[in-house]
Amino acid sequence: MNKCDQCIVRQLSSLKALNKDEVVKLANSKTTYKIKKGDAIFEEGEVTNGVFCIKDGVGKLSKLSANGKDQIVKLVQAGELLGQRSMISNEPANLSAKAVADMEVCFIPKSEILHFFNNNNQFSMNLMQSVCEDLKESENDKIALVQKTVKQRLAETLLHLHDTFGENEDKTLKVQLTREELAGIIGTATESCIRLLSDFNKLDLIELVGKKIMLKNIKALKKMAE
Amino acid sequence: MNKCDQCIVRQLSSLKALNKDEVVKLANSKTTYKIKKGDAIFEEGEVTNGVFCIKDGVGKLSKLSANGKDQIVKLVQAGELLGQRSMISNEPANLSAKAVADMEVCFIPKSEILHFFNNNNQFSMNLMQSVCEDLKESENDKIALVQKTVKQRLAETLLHLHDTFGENEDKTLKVQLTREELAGIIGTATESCIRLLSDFNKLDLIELVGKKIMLKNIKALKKMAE
DNA sequence: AATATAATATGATAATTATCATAACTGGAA
DNA sequence: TTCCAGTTATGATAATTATCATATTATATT
Repeated sequence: MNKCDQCIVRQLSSLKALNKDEVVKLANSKTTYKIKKGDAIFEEGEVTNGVFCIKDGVGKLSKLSANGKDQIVKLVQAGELLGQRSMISNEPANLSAKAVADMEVCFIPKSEILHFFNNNNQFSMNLMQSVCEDLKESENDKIALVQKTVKQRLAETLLHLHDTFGENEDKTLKVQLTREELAGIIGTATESCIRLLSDFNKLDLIELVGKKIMLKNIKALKKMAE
Repeated sequence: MNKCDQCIVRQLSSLKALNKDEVVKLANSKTTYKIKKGDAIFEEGEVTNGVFCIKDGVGKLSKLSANGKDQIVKLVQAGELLGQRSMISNEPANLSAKAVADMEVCFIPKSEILHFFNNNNQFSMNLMQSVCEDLKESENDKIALVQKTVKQRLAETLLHLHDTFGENEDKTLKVQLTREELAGIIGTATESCIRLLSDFNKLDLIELVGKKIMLKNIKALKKMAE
């Protein structure tokens, strides 16, 4: 009985195309790590030489700007692979990957992935599609950044977080981001983000439960985001 | 003697990995089109069922917003492939492709590309790397949109156009974009773009030769863009 | 060449968003 | 508990950018 076989990453990512033998090979070459909230999996400019499977937790891909702000490019969750792009491009990481919630990840060496890529057409197609999906999302984000106001982007992002990560028993968003991180996703100043959350609260679109956020009027948020 | 063999796209794109037999197959399945400046190669939402090789000219990938503005995601030139992403993702095009200068393109059916993808590891790796390159660029653009001012983005874009497309004998930029298109690339209002070009002109960073633009102080533009 | 149409230019103003300042709250460490 | 550091909150103001109005210039069409 090998551990990769039942792993959520095996079920959700490109790795689902691997056959029994390949999964065994995978299990033998992987290394498992635990990453504490706030810690980095890899930093911008580092050569990673492989990909990371996210078994548990939530991570963010971000880039630090000259003025010290951290622009978040993407949030990643259990089941996803990390570091595919720089591995394929043979380049140092363009972004840093840090844990937003405690994470458990496995590292798979590049040689292993390339072997699968060259010998398993379904795997290479899956990997390709996953990068294409990222590209589409990135392009759409880019367009939203230009064509939408900060208010619209906040509404959109709250809905997206709700869709992607779900809610706790108390109906608050499951991913717990700081206001600064949220601002980093929508691309605005932390104060602006806080201010708009206050506004949304007053308009009964959301409710602020301490630092947590509960979506109260999803319909109105959708209308605002469109 | 077959025509694809000497084609610039064959030399520059993922297609460089194809062997003689594959190029013959390619030549037999392709269709050639001429696209007039301003006309579309494909529109957002269309199912393309293949990729387009750009033999000559310049194109733009863009998305129309609700308020009627055309946000340009990427410019493409001779030697590049178009429509890879939606073909791989099995989705209608996310963006429209239109000619910025008269173009000559060849259409390669999806079945052909998939056959190469599954049978030629170097080709699939090249294709993958090309999508990864697009992803990296898109992510960096996204960050620039948030972290840089319109002025910085204009400087950056002018330099990028200069690098990528070169200059005419009179030193003006070779790609001739309207101010509206330029605004669509940097993500701002046309008037703002025009105003800043005026400012740059007064500061002797550029010179406006009718509708054409000549970069006069590249060093200063670089400093401004940083 | 004359006219129409579109592109470029510039001014005035409004809206959006960032920045700086400071206060209130929160969660953890001693 | 009490204090401290970090986060959240809000006000005041400045900077950036969009919008609307209107010239001016270029390009195309008859």
